[in-house]
Amino acid sequence: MDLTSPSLEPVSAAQDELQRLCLCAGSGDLSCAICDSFDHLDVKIRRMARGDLIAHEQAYRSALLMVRYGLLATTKQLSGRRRQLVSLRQPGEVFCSINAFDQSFRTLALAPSDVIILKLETLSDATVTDYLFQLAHAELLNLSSRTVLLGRMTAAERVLSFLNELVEHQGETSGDSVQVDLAMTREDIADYLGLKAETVSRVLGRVRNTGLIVFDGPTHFSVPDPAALRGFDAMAV
Amino acid sequence: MDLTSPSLEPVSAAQDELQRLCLCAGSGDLSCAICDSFDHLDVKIRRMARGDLIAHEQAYRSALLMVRYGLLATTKQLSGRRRQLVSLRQPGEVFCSINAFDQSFRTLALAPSDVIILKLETLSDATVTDYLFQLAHAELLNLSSRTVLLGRMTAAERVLSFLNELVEHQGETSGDSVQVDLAMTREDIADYLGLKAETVSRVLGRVRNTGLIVFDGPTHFSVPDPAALRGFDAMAV
DNA sequence: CGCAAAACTTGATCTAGATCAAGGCACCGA
DNA sequence: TCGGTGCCTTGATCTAGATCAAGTTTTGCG
Repeated sequence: MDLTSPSLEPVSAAQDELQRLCLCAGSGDLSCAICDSFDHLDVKIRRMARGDLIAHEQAYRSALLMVRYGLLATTKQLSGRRRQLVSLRQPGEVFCSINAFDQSFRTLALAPSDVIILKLETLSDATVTDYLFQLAHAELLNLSSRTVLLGRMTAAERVLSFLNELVEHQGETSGDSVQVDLAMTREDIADYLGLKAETVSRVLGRVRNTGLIVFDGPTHFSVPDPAALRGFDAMAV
Repeated sequence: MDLTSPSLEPVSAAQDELQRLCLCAGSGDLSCAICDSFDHLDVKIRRMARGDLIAHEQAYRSALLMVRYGLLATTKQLSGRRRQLVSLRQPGEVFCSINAFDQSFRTLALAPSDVIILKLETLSDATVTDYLFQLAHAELLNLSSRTVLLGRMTAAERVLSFLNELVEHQGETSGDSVQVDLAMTREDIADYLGLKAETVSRVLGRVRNTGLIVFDGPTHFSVPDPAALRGFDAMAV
């Protein structure tokens, strides 16, 4: 299948796929009550290349989106080539286009990605609105932490917080080593953390020197001791 | 009435007061459908001094809060006397304690304030849940803009954005001069904008020199031409 | 009114992180 | 396999805003 051009295609197996994803560990987000009502829903899968946008016309008010693999982000572009990534959408995460803020924000793929799109015809259904409220509430928690990070944390604290966010999303298995594939460039990370790519590179280098993370190519690393990383003091790097 | 010590007192007229506030211009936030069901609700008014907290035990999951006058903020305290104001709650604004993020955030009064508290026993009621969803969504919009401001804007841009936020909340009347009472210290403003008090003071001084705002004491100023302030380029200050 | 504490302003200096610059590495297509 | 185009790293320098340091104004209270 061609990865370089975006396509919006109905996929017969998508429904099963989504149901499967609902049950797998990484996606506890999607309530089973929702899954149970799939028969009534319009499900599509969209394959995206890096840079492809989720257009506002396509992502209807009444659509739930799930990242099957890859990485999306909701971003804001400012004057003078300044950019801020407001929310990262990692594999297994479900989000709703109405929580993607407003027309001045864009949701795009940072890496080749597959997104499952459920058009919800029946927004008035109590199960669905409850779920949307849960999603909005989770997003509020994310954004409030993000606000603190961007307003008051040092570069080292931001990068360590980001690394821990990645590790937590991987779902460490009982203190074992965790593999993380960060499918974004240093500049993407910088735009997420309110820094510059050079600063991200320098801080990552210093964290690497502590041995808390072990790089295996620039976009993949492992964390031998996730608890140690979590407890690590940013002042020491 | 004593302003220096907080008290939580049932006020017979609070219900009427809130209804009145619902209808007045500055508080279009609170839907009239909610107001119509006041008979079933438990309404109290709380007078707060600067620094008083809205305790998590008091602000039940099922409570709506409205600032009658004064100024509240939801804040996060970090190590080393660092603080971030995440959300400002201005007069007329309604918010819900479940949108005040989590236990690690505190909502407190930045100035002597009156807060009207509605305990909602019937969270399952569709009108109420719809309204809570609207509040959560409005908060998401606020926080996403805040993220961009903190991540990528210069000090001048942050302060101008803040001034415009204040003016907008006052609700300018057809391009006329707007009076703004900022019931917060320079340090509060700094903690809201991710800056230091000295920087806020310097930038406000420079904005004052342009004539776009006219100070009448450190906590009160007027904006002769709100449109000019809105259109003003931060590079010029 | 008068004093003390808090808040504000303004200047001088410092620094974390940005910017500028130059190689090095890795992935991709021919 | 080879070349090229993005990335990534690392060093040198610069700067916006922080920090340090006085004064000054405002506020609140006896």
